[in-house]
Amino acid sequence: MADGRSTTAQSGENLLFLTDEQLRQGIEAMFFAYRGFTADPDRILSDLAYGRAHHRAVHFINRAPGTTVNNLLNILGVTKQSLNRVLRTLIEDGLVESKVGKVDKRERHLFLTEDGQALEQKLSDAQRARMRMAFRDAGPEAVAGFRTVLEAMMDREMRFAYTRLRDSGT
Amino acid sequence: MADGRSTTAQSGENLLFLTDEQLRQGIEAMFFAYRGFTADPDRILSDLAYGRAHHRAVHFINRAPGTTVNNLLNILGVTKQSLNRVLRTLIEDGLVESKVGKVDKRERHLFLTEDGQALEQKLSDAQRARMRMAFRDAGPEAVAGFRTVLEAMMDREMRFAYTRLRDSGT
DNA sequence: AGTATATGTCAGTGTTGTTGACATTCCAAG
DNA sequence: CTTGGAATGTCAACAACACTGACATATACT
Repeated sequence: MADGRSTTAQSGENLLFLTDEQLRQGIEAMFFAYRGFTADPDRILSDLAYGRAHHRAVHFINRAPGTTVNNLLNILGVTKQSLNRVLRTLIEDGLVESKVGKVDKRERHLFLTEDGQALEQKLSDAQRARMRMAFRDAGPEAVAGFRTVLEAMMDREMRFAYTRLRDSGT
Repeated sequence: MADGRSTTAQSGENLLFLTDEQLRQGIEAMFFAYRGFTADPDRILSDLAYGRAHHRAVHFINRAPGTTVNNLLNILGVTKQSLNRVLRTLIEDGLVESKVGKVDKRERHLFLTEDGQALEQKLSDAQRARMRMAFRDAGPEAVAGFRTVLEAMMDREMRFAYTRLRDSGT
């Protein structure tokens, strides 16, 4: 690409932060940062014969106890078959409990057992520790910007799921 | 210091942005945003019998033409066997060229062919379009904060690789 | 000559995504 | 009430892509 600056400034605004070079740096920053983001939980999980998919399931079940499989499916964005394999092992290992719905018996409501909560705690502690350090080093204004950009980067449905979860927070 | 306000406050700083709830929101924002981040290239690639691994290889070969296999290995953080599978198909399909090193004949230097450059362009156009929209919606200050936090979130070695790439930019 | 380095390859395994088939349950139209 | 469709969840088989381990080849260094 000979042209490093396909977006030209218009109407007097300074749009230097939208050059292709800036965008590329943003892309690479996302790539490298996400690796760091998942590194600590991955290390813990690899000792337990679990993977990132288990982490995600445990995280969101903890986040919304009693959620249905279908609900979790929409949040995680995978097929029900894929999620089911993960859930099955978690249930077999006694980390997750699946209760038949009372009003609709087709539904299964998911909960973490004590062991499940312990694992979730361990994983999220590690991930939060890194996030806390990054946030502290960057400062509150940078954190606000970080979240603004991330929200703008989400797909429509994902932004909806995210804000719904966010606003249900304590 | 990027942050002009928090330092002016005395030692009783406002650290509300470091609560567990804020950190959890940051974690979920990363999760959902990364899905959006990879969604567009993934769609393109699924039509081509390629995957995310091919995208990453093509991206960094384009970014640093003539890079060696070992170099790419370190950047991507995968095993040589895993990278080799990807490189082999890309070379077979005429998207990547592998040239024996002149000073050290053990090394293979990697380049994109014209077809490879075309694919890279297609993929990065899609990804940049989303990044551009997110950046534009968020504004320059948010973008600065976004990058500050991401850099703080990387592992040491990855931050090194990232800044080395970043500062070699045109 | 002998060791270290860079790369490539083969075989096996594990996680996680996919599709297809199917069982169960609910609900609504006849 | 029965029947058919929709929703929900489970099981089986397969593909992508990561991993480890072992080994081969060519080259570089000492």
